[in-house]
Amino acid sequence: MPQENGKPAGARARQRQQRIGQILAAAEQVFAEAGFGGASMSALAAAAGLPKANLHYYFGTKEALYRALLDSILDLWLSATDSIQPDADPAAALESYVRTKMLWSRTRPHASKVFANEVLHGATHLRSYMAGPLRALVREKSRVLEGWIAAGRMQPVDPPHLFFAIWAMTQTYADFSAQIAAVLERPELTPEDHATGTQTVLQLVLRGCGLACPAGPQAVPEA
Amino acid sequence: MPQENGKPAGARARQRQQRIGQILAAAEQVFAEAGFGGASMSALAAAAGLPKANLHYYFGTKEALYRALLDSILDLWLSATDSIQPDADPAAALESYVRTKMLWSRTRPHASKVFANEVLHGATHLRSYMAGPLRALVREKSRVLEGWIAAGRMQPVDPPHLFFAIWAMTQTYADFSAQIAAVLERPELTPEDHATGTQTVLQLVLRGCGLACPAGPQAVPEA
DNA sequence: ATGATTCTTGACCGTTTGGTCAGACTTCTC
DNA sequence: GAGAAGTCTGACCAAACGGTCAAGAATCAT
Repeated sequence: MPQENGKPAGARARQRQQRIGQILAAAEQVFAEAGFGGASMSALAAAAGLPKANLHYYFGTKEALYRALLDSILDLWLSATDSIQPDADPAAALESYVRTKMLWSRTRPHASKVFANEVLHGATHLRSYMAGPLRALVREKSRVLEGWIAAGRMQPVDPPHLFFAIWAMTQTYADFSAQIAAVLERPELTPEDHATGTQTVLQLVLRGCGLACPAGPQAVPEA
Repeated sequence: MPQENGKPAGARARQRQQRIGQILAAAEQVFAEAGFGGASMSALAAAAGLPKANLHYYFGTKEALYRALLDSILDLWLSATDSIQPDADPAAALESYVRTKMLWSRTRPHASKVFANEVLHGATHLRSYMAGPLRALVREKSRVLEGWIAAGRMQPVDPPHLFFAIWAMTQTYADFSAQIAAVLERPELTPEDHATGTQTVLQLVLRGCGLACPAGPQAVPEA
């Protein structure tokens, strides 16, 4: 009985996409936990529940699999809705940006760790991304902040360094979660920890820029 | 002619210490660039300018060498002068703390990266450090901050999360220097970049805590 | 149905890995 | 100066590594 299990036309392409996604998802976890050098093809295969040769069939080399994973993470990274627009309210825009970044740290910690690991070791595979879209994005958004500052809508800050600070503070809840959890005496970070973290980061960013900060611990967006 | 080259009594022990330091210094750089899994004993040996078997003579295994390196970094980390004391001025104390951390990021970036890499991958080798001295330190300093807050000397903040934020913002200038340099279009970070970063971090921390922030880019401590 | 195409996989290969070891060399003790 | 103790290192090893491949299985177009 052929195509018994709900396999209409084009099942091939769909199956392929699913397999690739399955491998990338496993790779995200393994690379996040072990780094590039520490992750072996056998470990990656085992995590994906597939024979090693199968990964080589889809991606060729370990290096290529790693680059494909980085690309998928970068897509997600850049697709983050960007609320920083010239005619937006500075406080609301920055708050939205911080909340988005914090949400991303909570829901995709492995992706954040893979990215962090790559940058930590020199960002060899991200040169074109950094010199291209990332640099352009920072330049564009920095101009927006400079406009706000010139209009007296917020205190003077060095815009690029403000971004570095926001990235660092928000991503630390993914990348350094082991340290934060250990200090807070928990096996792992809770949603409440993330909420407190969000509130703290918001306070530093908003007040640091001379803006009003919402005092209450607002509702956490759903996972 | 024995002990010709300035080798008085006890030259043995001193030579040993020097060799160990030489190996650890090389290991710091290699582990920072490649991670634990990516660093091979041959690479470590080459960086130290010694045959591979010599490293095994002093440290036994790669794992033991790595742990010894982590220990030496932790010593340095904890030895950072801590200005946060109950009777200190909050603004001055926090400023001093941030400046110390930033200085450390500039002068010992490799050490910071090794530490970051370890935490990123789960901090397996740092469990006792995190659950012990680090947790105790955060607890003690958090009480100081709570005292300041209760006395109305600074705005309310969650002290542990404030520390997480400060660690993240300052260490990012070592750990993520590749990203920052790429965005700023430089081959590597300059002292001026670190000065601007320090100023930005200080502004966020101090104003975020409702404290006055020194406006001018003060003198950078010498390397 | 049938031949072409795409997937799947166990077995295999050359290289590199972390680690060992015997023996040469240096320094210390007496 | 003789012997003990500590240091150094080239040669070597088993295991694990990333990667290959041929041959079978599944799916496709016609």
